[in-house]
Amino acid sequence: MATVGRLPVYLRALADLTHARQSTVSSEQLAERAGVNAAMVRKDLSHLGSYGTRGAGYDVEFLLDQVGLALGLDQDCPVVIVGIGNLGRALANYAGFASRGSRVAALLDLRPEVVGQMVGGLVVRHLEDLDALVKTEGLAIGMIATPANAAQEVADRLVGAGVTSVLNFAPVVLNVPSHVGLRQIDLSVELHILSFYRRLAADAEGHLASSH
Amino acid sequence: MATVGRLPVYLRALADLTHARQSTVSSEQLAERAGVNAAMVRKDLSHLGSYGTRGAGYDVEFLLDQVGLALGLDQDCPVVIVGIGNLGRALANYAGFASRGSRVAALLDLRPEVVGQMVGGLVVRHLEDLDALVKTEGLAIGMIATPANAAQEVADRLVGAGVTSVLNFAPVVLNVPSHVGLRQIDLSVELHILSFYRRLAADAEGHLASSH
DNA sequence: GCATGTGAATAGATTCACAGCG
DNA sequence: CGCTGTGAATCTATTCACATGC
Repeated sequence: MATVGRLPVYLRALADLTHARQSTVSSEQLAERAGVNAAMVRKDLSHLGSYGTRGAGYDVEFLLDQVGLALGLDQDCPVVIVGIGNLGRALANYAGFASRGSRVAALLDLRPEVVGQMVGGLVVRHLEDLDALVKTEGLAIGMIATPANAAQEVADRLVGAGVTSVLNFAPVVLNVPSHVGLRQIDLSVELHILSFYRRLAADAEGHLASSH
Repeated sequence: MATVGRLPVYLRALADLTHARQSTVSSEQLAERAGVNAAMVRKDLSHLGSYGTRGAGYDVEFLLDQVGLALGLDQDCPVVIVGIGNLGRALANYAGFASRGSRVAALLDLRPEVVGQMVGGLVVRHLEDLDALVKTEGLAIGMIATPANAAQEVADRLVGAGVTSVLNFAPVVLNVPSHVGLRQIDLSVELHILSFYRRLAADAEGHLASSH
């Protein structure tokens, strides 16, 4: 459901609002902050239940809790990062997502010169330790930050070890069983999309110019 | 158009195929590699023109060129990275996207201890130099890797300097004029989405168990 | 005969518009 | 009176199914 992709955005807007000591919010205001239509906010929120008050809007704090609950942020979500190169290090050090629910609990690599290093307050372990770490740490989410050619192998291992959510940064399409949640973050795809729209805009301008 | 988001994936599959010396490919095979339906591949490609041969499939090399052209990868795409923290450094060093079209041409920050540093073969310049660099380097794409509270300000500056494509990594919704292409990559949103599906699966299992 | 290209059918997401409640 | 919640309408995307052409 497309709603799920917007709930985190609402969540952040609501967190900002509590920070700003605003106790109530209208769908219009939330929409503004989330960059979407007000009707969409209402429809999205109505999927969670009827938490608004007609004439007044939504209670910020209550709604924050409800959205957090819907996203499962009440439970601890230990993350393992596989592939401790530039990206893996950046992710390990990225404090931003320590905030809510998820926290980095393990770092894995297989290069001897990397295993044993201290990164972001954790010692890098060998990929072979994955199974054991899933058991002891209860790892829930696997982030793949390896080169493209290793990504599928790593995904298979993660799934084999019992990890059911995977966030892949490697530029390949991964195959995972249907019970595994998979998201891709692909820099080159994003750049290519931007390139497309840039070219489109350039063409439009060209046509404009040629019509004079 | 949703097609645009898939063209880069086809592009990569086609690049792999040329690498593997395969000269022709069916929509079925491409679909397999791209993780989508075969009919979708055909419809997507038909938007570019009728480049297939009935009964035989598509010519890999020719199609690769056409998709690349559609994505505007024939033209040089200098990228500027603003915010040289952990993420900015990782992006600057990430060789992966130097491959096609886009290359990192400038790094900017405003912290005195960062400006002047050497990162990924480039000297970090001060944010104030943005306007000059856009002129001299022809910067086309701006990547925002700053903290959330600085991102809108940076976006405004980029747009003001004439950059018309923005890739934002900061966890905020940005406002840019409609002529500017904007993409967001938001780690915490992705994690929250995974968290949602994880919770969903857990609930489903719970119901399953309770029905015995 | 085999695989493309595409109209028609379906599914899904977004917006509109307004009834209904506080 | 203002703002939510939602059915209906619209728009977009995907899949199906087959005529078409090599």
